[in-house]
Amino acid sequence: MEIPPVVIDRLPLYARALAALESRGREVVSSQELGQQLNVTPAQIRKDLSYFGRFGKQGRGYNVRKLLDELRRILGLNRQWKMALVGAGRLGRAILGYEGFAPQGFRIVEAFDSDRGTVGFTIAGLTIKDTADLEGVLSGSPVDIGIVAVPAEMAQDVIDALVRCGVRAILNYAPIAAHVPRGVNIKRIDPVLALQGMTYYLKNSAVGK
Amino acid sequence: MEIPPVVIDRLPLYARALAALESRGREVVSSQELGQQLNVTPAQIRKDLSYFGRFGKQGRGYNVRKLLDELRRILGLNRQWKMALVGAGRLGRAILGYEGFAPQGFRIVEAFDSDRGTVGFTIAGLTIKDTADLEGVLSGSPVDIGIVAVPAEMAQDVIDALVRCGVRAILNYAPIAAHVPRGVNIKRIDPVLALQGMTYYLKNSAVGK
DNA sequence: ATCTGTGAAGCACTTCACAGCG
DNA sequence: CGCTGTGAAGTGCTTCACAGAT
Repeated sequence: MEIPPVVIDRLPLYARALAALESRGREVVSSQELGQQLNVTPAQIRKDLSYFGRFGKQGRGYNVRKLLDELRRILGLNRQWKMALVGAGRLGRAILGYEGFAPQGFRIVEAFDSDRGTVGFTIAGLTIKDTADLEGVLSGSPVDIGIVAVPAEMAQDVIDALVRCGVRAILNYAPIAAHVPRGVNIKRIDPVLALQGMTYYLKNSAVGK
Repeated sequence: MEIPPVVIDRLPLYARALAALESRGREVVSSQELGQQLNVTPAQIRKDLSYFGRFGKQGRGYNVRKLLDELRRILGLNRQWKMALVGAGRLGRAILGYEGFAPQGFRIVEAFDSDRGTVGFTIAGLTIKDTADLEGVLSGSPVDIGIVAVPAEMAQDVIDALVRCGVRAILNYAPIAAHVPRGVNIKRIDPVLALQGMTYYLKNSAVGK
């Protein structure tokens, strides 16, 4: 069956909430309660889950542990995922130093930069390699996911190179609308776009100056 | 008229592409060409713009400069927006140091942290104030937008405080599904959720180990 | 001849509402 | 009786297709 992409995007949200419930010792939760926590309607949660199976018990709700396991299996969160970072400037270094990836199974195993002054340095335990060698390095030891943190002008070239290395998921921090072939997934992290989408609603009540 | 939220989210994308075209001296662009650059159908662009007016010339296309001005006016991008950052740890400091906000009119004018060792320090020209004083400071000199970069446990409290100070747009870097009253806009920046939404599609072709 | 602006049709996602199970 | 799972109905967004302007 073809699962709607929006559904896939909500599952990690459910998994996160369930993990929090589990760590607080909760054994059972209803779609109602989960929905309240996440600002999602109970019907939506039930429908989303129904694409993958029947995980609840009527009259009771969902076993927290079991549903969490199922979601992890569905999403592939019970694996380690290898990532390559391209771009080790300000932003790239912040990403390298980010402690939120590892606990979720996402590990940066290669980092590249094209600046002579940066290549060769070790940051957060990783030696920065030359972006020019990206294809050589990654064809020898492939990664699952690429993280792009280079300036806009270089981003498309870097993405093309990653795709040639077989990378089929890309997290793009560069402010461009990148082109990727079918079968390659790309998501944008773009705080400026997010802000610009909110100012529309603020327009008539700016704080001034 | 009530404009679909998805439309609002696309306008900044259009504005960015137009700004790039303008800087390259382009005077006119068709919905076709713009769509190709952005991976959006030409019909979608035309329909989106039609919510706000008739900006094109039949047979020719859109005047780049004029359309860009219109979009900036619609989105409120021709203003300066004042922002307060809460949380000056690793992530918060990276945000403070990010050079991408200022050129787009977004200025961080206050920064808060609750750690004794951080309060009082000056980072990127801003003196970090105590989060406990947030409401006092912001009620005296309000901001338009709040940026939340505190640990998950504190995020909801911080968001509540920001809302009490009249903030109606929040950029949330904390990994929680926050609750805000109607009329307050909140957007999440969450690389882990983005990654977890992609692994689903990778599941059957992991690179191993 | 070309490209916009837009009703109408089509599609995708969400919500309803209830049968059925525990 | 409570809560899930799910067809069916409803909503909102996207795409079509073409009249009309240049």
